[in-house]
Amino acid sequence: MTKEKPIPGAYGARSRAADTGQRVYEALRQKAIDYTLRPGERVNEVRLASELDVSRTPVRAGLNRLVSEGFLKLVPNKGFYRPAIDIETIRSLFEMRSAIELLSVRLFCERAGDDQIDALEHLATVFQRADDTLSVPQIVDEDERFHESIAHGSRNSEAARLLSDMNSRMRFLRLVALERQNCNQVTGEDHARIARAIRTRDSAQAVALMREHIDLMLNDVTEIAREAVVRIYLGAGASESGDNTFS
Amino acid sequence: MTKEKPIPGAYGARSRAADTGQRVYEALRQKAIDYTLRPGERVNEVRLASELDVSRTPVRAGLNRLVSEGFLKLVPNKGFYRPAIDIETIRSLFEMRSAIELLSVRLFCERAGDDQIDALEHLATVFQRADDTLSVPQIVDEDERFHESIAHGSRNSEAARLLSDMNSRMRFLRLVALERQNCNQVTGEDHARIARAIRTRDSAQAVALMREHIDLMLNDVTEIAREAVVRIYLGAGASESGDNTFS
DNA sequence: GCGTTTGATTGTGTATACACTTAAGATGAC
DNA sequence: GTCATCTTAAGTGTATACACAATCAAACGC
Repeated sequence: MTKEKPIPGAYGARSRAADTGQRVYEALRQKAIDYTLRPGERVNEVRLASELDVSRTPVRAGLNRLVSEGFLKLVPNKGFYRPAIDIETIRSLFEMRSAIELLSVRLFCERAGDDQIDALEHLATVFQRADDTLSVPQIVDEDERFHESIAHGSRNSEAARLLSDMNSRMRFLRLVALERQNCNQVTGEDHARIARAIRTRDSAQAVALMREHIDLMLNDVTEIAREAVVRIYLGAGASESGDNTFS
Repeated sequence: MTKEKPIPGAYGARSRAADTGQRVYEALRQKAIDYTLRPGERVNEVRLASELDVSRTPVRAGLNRLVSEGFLKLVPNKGFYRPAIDIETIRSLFEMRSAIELLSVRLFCERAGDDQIDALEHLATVFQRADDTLSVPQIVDEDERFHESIAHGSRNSEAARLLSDMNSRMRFLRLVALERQNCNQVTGEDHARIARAIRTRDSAQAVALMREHIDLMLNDVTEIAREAVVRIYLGAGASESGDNTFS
């Protein structure tokens, strides 16, 4: 064992720190989203800290926040755990997301300004036009953008916040789901239809379409979960972020 | 025979170890719920730490968790803030709670076992019978118990978790709301009706009743918020816990 | 007088030290 | 060989030290 850090007073080398906390938090969040932190495993704070080149303090701060977001569980005196993947939780996520989206789209119809509707239609159009030139991760990005802009336009801050959380936790699953059923075309058309219903302020119709659009995935939950587990443990999961995107 | 821990209490003021983290977290959460941490104000970590007789470390851990639960905001280099009360957020909370409850009651009808329905009916009956012998905080307790047991029985873990969070954040508001409109009697009857609809597995009816039951408060949001602000700044709010801790 | 600058104070953000808990490996008894 | 106990290593939980950012106030210039 070699001694390091013999000089407690010499701070200069590390003193940059403007946004350490936020940076670490986002890095951890990303690791949780793409399942670099594997389900069922304990999170090693020391290892994470040295990987991110910081001390354990900001790491623990970030981990604590991820607990309340549902990404991690804290077992006293044992540490932080990434919860195991189980069908019940996945189903819960899809169902809750559905409830939030249905609320959002209804409120959007009632409250959104015409400019916001324009923006939404634009998103749907661009998405539909881009067609199959997009990679699967890009499709998920577009899909999230569409849905979250509805949540924002609904002027319900909780809906926006919670939908964003849900989407982060489900991102990997939706990646798998979209890849399986080749949904890009279908998704684009769905969005366009929803946008049209919103344009006419037909809230009932918009809600119905949205329900249909979302519930599609609920049917395949079991298959999606199974596929996801395989991906995670074969290490193919992290490929979406950064440079190495497959198509 | 398990090994005897030689000195559980001998560390004295230094390290009581047992459950400090959890205890501190719950204390902070309570302070957030009853608005001992005042809206718009910065949270002073040092003061909190000395009040709770611990160091800043577990305090910061707890505060970080409360950020993700929506109780606090973190402004870099300035600290943790309790967000100011504003009508938009309160309305968002009521709306989101409604969406979660409607999902819960529908799923409950579909999935709950007969024993869970029995338990629910029991809650409703006891509540209704207790009538006006209950104090307002007790009524809120009973009300939360009823609704959260529906969320649990729905077998949707996200619904249960999020409803619990929402209720905590709204607890103070509901206290005010119930006190204003003298709802105890009405609430009890509503619960009984909902329970009857659930008994017959009439999900549409149950959802309709629940919507009606919850949306009552939405109408008074503005008044409720105004009253709440008065209470908070007059310091009368903390009285519900029976523990006069505002200092 | 009024605005600007600068000094001191307060408080946050991170690193590090240390105590305690848990888990695993080694040693010994039977 | 198997089980129990001791030893030891690893890792979490808390406290503390210290650098830096923000804030307030007093001094100064105009």
